[in-house]
Amino acid sequence: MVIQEEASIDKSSVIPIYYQLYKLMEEQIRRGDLKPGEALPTENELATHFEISRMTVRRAISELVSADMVYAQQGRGTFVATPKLDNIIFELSDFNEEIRRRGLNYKTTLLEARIVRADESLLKKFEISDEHKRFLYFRTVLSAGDDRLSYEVKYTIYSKSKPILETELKDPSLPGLIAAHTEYVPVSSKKVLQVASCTEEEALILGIALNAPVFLIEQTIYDPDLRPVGWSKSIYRGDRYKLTSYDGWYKKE
Amino acid sequence: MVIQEEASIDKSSVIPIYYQLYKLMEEQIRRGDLKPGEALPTENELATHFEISRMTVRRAISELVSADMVYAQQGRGTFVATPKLDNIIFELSDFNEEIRRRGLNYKTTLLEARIVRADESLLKKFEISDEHKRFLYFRTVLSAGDDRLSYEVKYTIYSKSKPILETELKDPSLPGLIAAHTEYVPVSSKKVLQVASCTEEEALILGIALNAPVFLIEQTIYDPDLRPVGWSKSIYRGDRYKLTSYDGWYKKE
DNA sequence: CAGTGGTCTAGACCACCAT
DNA sequence: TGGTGGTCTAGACCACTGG
Repeated sequence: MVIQEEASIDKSSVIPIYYQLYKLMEEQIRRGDLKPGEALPTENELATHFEISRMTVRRAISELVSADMVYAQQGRGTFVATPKLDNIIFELSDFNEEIRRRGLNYKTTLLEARIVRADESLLKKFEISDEHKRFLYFRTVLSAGDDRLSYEVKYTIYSKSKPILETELKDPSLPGLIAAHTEYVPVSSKKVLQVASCTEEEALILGIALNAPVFLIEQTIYDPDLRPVGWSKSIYRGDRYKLTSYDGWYKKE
Repeated sequence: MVIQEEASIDKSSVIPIYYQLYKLMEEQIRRGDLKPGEALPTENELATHFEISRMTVRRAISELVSADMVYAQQGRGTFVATPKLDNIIFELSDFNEEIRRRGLNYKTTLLEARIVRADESLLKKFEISDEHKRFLYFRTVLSAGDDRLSYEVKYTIYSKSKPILETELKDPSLPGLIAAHTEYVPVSSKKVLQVASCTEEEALILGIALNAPVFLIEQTIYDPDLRPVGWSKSIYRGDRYKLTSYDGWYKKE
């Protein structure tokens, strides 16, 4: 059953045809003209109806597939998907970046920066056994106004004997430090988020109560061969941070 | 500079050509043959070199773009991207699903299920003013073995007067309840994750210490017109849950 | 078997960028 | 102006599904 009636595609528009068709179908699905499980018109039907090429139709449909609004089955057809609402995808482009957008006068304070020798726990984190390796060690606090928001401890292998620049001291980003002070190229990272009760040290530094709930994020950065080349632990005040997640056919634009 | 030497594309293979080329270029980038900022060969060069159509080349490149390993600039060329390692994208396909994979004998226990009248806080959450609205109310505990892992409170509008089925009592999923007991179609959701100290009630139910750190996730489910049609609050034990996130050019397969 | 989506080709024109 | 990526066409063959 072809579902277009007054549906309009303007072939002479500057807006790409595939995009017009994508938006058209997206609206029909969103409005419920096409319900989950129902089949879309076939690619050839759409191509014929709108007098466009099948490749263009496919491009439009592939956008719907990317948006998880539709799924295709070879030999059967293309169908409206059922929104999955039980996923959890918390996204935050740089936890710290977020603060800069919110708080006006944020500030990074360096508590400590030095070169340290390997100890057992460090060797374990970096999965190496060379006891002579040295590491760059940083402790920083991020604050906005009079409030201290997060506390970070960072380590990276110190293999080039380059001096530590002043700009690095001001706002040392782990990937940046690695690129500057090692011969490794940081290409991937793993983060683990947990909740914790803050320790005495953290309570003092952040100005919160002992055992107050905090976010704890441990990050490991890897080179192309998956060797760990950087490690950090961050404590974020639980009363100042939250993660928000949108799921399903949520409209972004 | 064309970078292929012994590069091989098997046109008669069952593996799609675009996929072979995608993997080929991905490997070159991953190995560092092509470094961040460097230009890929042009689409025409690649098409000529491998004796394939330009559309096939474009398909391969579009895969690299999706993987964030490459970016295209009209009129200039296509370039290797610098891995972004400061994103936080925590993904967990269904928090509960996760448990089922880990713990073997998980179990959902229903503490309470009834129909309640609207009170002020509920009307606010659902952004409505009709005091006569009624709601389905659920309280459940998820456990694995003898350990209780999470505690959930769920509300949904009760508009169809359908009986509550036994299967729903066993493992009431919020989207499922909405589909069954309202005329609304749940299509999108918003979740907010925070850390908290558990209350006395939560401590008793989960068998943990008072004020122990917990994850708190509030979820609101919306219909296509962005009207709230379901709301839930979940408490997850902090000592049993963590969120892991991979970023950059992390290899999935 | 006919019909579906998946892949692929060999062209074409365009907007954009550098020179 | 020439070269780049972005869009589009009108075919083609294939693998898969269903009756």
